This record gives sequence, structure tokens and C-alpha cells, in this order.
Amino acid sequence: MSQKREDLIKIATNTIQKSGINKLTMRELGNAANIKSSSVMYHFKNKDGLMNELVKVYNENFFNYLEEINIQTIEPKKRLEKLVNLFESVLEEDKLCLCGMLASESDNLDITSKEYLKEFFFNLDEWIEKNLILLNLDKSLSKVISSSLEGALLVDKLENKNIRLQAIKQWIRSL
Amino acid sequence: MSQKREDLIKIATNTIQKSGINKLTMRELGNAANIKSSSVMYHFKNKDGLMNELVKVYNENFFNYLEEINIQTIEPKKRLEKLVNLFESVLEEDKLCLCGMLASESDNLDITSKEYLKEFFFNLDEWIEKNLILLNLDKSLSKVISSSLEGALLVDKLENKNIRLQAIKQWIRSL
DNA sequence: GTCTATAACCTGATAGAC
DNA sequence: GTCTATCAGGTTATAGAC
Repeated sequence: MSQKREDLIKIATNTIQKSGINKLTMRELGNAANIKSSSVMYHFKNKDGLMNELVKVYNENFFNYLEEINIQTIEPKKRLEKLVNLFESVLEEDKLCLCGMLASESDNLDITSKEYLKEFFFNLDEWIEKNLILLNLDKSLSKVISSSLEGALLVDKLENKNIRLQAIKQWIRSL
Repeated sequence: MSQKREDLIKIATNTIQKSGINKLTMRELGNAANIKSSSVMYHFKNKDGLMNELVKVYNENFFNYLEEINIQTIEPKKRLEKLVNLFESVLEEDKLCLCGMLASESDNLDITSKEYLKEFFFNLDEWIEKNLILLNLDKSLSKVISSSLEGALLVDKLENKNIRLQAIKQWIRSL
């Protein structure tokens, strides 16, 4: 992948996570990367193509990080805590989860992007489940944990506080 | 409030809940109400004014319903279950929570709308807390419950399933 | 790869008639 | 209250030069 293309993906992802899909336009993306909107189109063909790439790369990075947690941390409870930390680091940058945001705007996405979104949540639940099983906990709790993380990030960012993610961390510890 | 104004609020709220804030335009809102976009502007002055009204009315209806639950249901666990049912009824209409959606697009809202949003989540947590206290449960769980409901609705709608809200209901029963 | 130029369309908003 | 007419600006996208 070319350097410029990589730059564009980073900038575009950041824009959406900070301000929503509406604020991502070819013109502004070009401005931020010092090229014209027509040059952005050369790299991605159209906006759907751009969105496909954004979600795909986001997923790759996200699950590479979870894999890293698995390697560096053995204790399942600690792993789950590190998952919450990951969401906290997003909050600290005043951003939201790309996939959480796009889920609420799925009407504006093509089939490919929607499939990537579904994959994201499927893989996230699966990762959590594996650790719950190691803890002898009900694996259906994974759905509660992943949902709460997405919702908490949303509202904590709105309020510019870290309250809900903290509450989740505390709750997980108590399980 | 005039009948037409009420109609416009209902249509606009529905549009956002089904398809996102992007799909709400003055023109389309007018079309759906059989008036011109300029006539919509007469009722709300501008789009920010419209958004203010949407969130305000949504909050009123939402908390009127929670108040109704309080009257009709005494048992706190049952009340919480009815809260989950409320989110399930939104999912069944293939909609999302207006306030959850707008939280992820708060960059496009003015201060007034954002304040209404914060009020929504504050009041929701408060309502849940009161019932948790009656159950001798940690009141900080309210943040986990409200967050999980918002997140679960988001992903369940994407997948066109009722899995995550069900998992939350089951989890609350087990508390 | 990047540019200019341009097309075709949609957006919120306003002025003024009825 | 609702209309027509119109505006200025933003949007994706394409054609063709360099």
C-alpha cells in the first residue's frame, strides 16, 4: 500500500471517530493530506470504496491489538481489563469506536462495509467469550460487556468524562 | 402546539431513528408532511431549532413512559425488565434510540440539543439507580446497564437480531 | 499521481406573494 | 401558514491535461 493511501486512511478514520461520518468529505480529506479531492478519488475510486478500506483496516488494527493482549497477558480478568483500557484510550483522544459510530449510520454504508462491521462485533464477542470461559463465567455475558463498552464510550465522550467505562471496569473486577 | 408542528416532530424523529441524522433534510421532511421545505422553516426557524424540539419531546415521552412503569409495576427487578422491553420495542420497529444516535453525532448539534442529550442520560441513570438501591445492589451498575442498552440496540439493529438485549435481560435477572 | 475544470445534484436558508 | 423562486455553498464524481 502506498504511503499516501495509508495517510488518507489514517486521516479519514480519525475524522470520523472525532466528528462523525458527515464531517468526512473528499475535499476536506484532500486538504488534510495536501492533495485535491480528485486525487483522493484516484486512490479509492469512490466514497464507498474509501469506507470499505477504513473499516477493514480498523478491524485489522483492533484485533491485532487484542492478539497482542493475549500474548502479553495470561490472566483472563486482566485481559478483559486491558480491553476496557483500550476503549479508555480512545476516549482520552476524544474519539469514538469507528465501528460503533458507523453502526448507527449503517443506512449510509454499502453491503461490504456492513459486513465488515458485523465481523467486528462478532470477533469482539468471540474474544471476550474465550476469556469468560476461562473464568467459568456465563459466556453470554460477552454480549453485555461488548455492548456496554460501545454505549459507555458514546456517553462518556458526550459528557467529556470517564465515568461509565470506569463503572464497567469495576463491575468486571467484581465478576 | 399546532397539529402540523406535532406531525413534523413525529416524522423527523422517526426518520432519524430509522436512518440517521443525515437522512433528515428540510425538503424530505416537508415532502413527508405534504408541505414545502420553506414551510417547515416557518415552524422551526432553522435546523438547530428543529433538533432542539426533537430531543426535548423525545425525552418527555421517554420519561413519561418510565414514570408509567413506576406506577404500574412495584417490583424493582420487573421495572428493570420493562426498561429492557422498551428498548426491545424500539428494535422491533427497526429504530435506534434518538439520544444514543445523536450522541455519536454531537459535533453537528448546538449547545441546547447537547444539554438535552446529557439530561436524557442523567435521568435514565437516576431512574435505574433508584431501582438498584431497592434491590440492595451497587448503584454504579446503573451506568453499566444504561450503557449496555444503548450499545446493544445499536448492534442488534445492525445484525437485525435480538441477541444482545436478550442477554442483558438475562443478566439483569441473575443479579 | 496529481492537477484543473466542470458537471449534476443536494443542502439550509431567505424574500416576498397569496 | 403555505407557497414560488432563488441563492450561496457544499457534495460526489468524471474528463482530460501534465
